[in-house]
Amino acid sequence: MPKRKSRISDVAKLARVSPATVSVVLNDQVGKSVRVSPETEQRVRQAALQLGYVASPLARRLAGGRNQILGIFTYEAVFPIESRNFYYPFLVGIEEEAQHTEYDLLLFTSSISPDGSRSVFRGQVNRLQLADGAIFLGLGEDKQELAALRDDGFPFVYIGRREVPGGEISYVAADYTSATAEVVSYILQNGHQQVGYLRSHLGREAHLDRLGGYIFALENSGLPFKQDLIWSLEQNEIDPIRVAAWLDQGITAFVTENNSLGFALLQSARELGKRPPDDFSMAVLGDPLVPNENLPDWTMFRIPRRAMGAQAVQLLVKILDEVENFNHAPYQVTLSCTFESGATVAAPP
Amino acid sequence: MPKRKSRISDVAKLARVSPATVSVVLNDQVGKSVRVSPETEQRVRQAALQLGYVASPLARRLAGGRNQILGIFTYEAVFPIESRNFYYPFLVGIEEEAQHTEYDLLLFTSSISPDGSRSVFRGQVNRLQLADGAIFLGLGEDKQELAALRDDGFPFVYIGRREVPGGEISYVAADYTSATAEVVSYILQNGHQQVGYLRSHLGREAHLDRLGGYIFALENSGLPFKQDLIWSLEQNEIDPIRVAAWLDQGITAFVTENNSLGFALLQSARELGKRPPDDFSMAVLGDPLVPNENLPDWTMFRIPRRAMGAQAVQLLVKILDEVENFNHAPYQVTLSCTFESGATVAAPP
DNA sequence: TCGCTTTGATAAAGCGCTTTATCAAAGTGT
DNA sequence: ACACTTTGATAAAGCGCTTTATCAAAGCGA
Repeated sequence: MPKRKSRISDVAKLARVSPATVSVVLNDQVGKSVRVSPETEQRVRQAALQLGYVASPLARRLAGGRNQILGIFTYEAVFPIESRNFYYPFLVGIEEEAQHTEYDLLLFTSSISPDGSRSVFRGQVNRLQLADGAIFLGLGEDKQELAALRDDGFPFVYIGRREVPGGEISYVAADYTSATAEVVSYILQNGHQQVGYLRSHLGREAHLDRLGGYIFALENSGLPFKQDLIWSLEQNEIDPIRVAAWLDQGITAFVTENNSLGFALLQSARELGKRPPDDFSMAVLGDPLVPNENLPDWTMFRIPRRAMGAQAVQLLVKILDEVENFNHAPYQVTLSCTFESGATVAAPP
Repeated sequence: MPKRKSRISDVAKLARVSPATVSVVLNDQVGKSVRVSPETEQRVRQAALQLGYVASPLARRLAGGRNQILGIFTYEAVFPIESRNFYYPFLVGIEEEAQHTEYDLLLFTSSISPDGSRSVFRGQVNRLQLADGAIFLGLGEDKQELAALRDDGFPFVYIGRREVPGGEISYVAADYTSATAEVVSYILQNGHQQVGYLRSHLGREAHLDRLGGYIFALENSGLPFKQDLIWSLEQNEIDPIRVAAWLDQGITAFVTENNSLGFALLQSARELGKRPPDDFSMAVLGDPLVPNENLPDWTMFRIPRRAMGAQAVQLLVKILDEVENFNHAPYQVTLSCTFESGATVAAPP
């Protein structure tokens, strides 16, 4: 026999005051626009405690209040195996940071459409509104949705740089540009002139940033940017023949957009009897999602995923505080990646 | 400048009907208790479409009564490194299953007390009430709290068997008893008579279950249960001297409560030049939290953690449905572990 | 003691929706 | 033409909370 959840009126009755007074006390609004004597306040708190009263988040939000809930919205399932490694480090950061705040975390798991993807506006309901604000992460976002959300004035932060039509949004990004520039500069300092750039087909912000860093580093060293040193390809498109051609072409160093491409390159080169750093140099623009022990000790940079998660929480909380004062501007935070010199870059052969 | 969202009254006005009619139409309730002519219905739908109207989930639920939120409460931080491996598999199951429901997941991260532990009742408010029901997991629970919660009629499910004073609670447990019995029986079938049992100091439900299975298997084979075959010790208390003593004592097989103890045993035995399954047999009562590739292929059983998470969600949802009909009884579900014969058990030397 | 300020608290109006009771108008049978 | 049913739709009462305007009582200076 479930005991009926207590409502504000129950507390009011027990404390012999009006619901309004209870609301004011429990929201620490005493003195703001309504005054309550210390004795009354005590009585109210006592009553609330005694009844185990907690305001309904629904009613509260409806009436314009806060819920102390941060939403987490991902465009794919958070935990399931395939993508777990992607989300996990961010989540760690988010949860760690959330513990230092007064907020709880709401994982939006119910907004899945039949095809397995998620949409904020799917169905008739925009559950997002349950939270005071939200952290978004993951690929496959719908930019229109994000724009609409922003225009609605809903506070949110994206983890990863995102540009959406019609204005800025808040995000926490990793500085891929600088990190890439650092890696490429390191390669150039080792005496390389022809640095091949192996990228995936995707044209997302994160990928463009890397390319920008590559170009920047070249220009900074007075080297020309040659379009024919850039290849968009998948892992399985890298084979020994191709690698041999690259080497013949005079390329002495490579950067790959991710670990998979790096492995493919390494593998194909090995079949040719070539190994870094003696026969050629290589570096990877990022670190693996799986902290893999038998990862080659290659030149690369680490993405501060955990810190990004933590930062997103901080940012969101800050925005939430500001929304209160009606000056909600988009913020963009960029965190540095850490360079690891590794052992796959040396002077050209 | 947030564009004002259209409300039900806007739609009503445009369609020249009352809000009530709009509600009925848009919820496909026409004919249930209210009648609306086809023409009017069309007008309403048209108007809603034209305004891009979406009902506020908040107001909707408020009028309806449910939050559609399942809480997840752990007695330690969910993500941080130390315990991540413990919670992760359960979380995977929970999230997967939650996606098939209309519920979102609320992670209680804010209830951390200064010492890092969590308590349901900490602070002034029982945030748990934000959720319609909750899933508990983790060690270190406060049984009094759980009992109080149950007595309050708050719907929850524990992952892992938990017995609390004053009555039953709902839980989803792994059948350690049967699994252990199966492992021990397997050992006995291989001809062993003296099976040492290495346990940790803890006296939790899960550990007692295992011990029960051990005893059951012995009795089932007509063997006596000898108290002096049981040792409560920590990993570092297992050394070659001790192991040698055990072997001298005539023990030909061991079961260890967990992987750590198993490794310690293996290690110490190796230092004596003894290896399973030739020199002695051994089995582990559970599987490692980290799916570790270089795990010895030992005899053991696997705990269906993911399934337990999923089951917990199902159970909670079921309970929630029943609460609606005022017959909320505790449920206890037990899932089987899967036996792996492995390669560390053979006939006694 | 009188008029004026301060203090302490409340009534009441939303927030946006659902649902039930109610009702006018139109239809039906005789 | 009358009593009665059916149809189509609405008014109004919540759901549980926040917030603003309002007010009685107490305090205060002269």
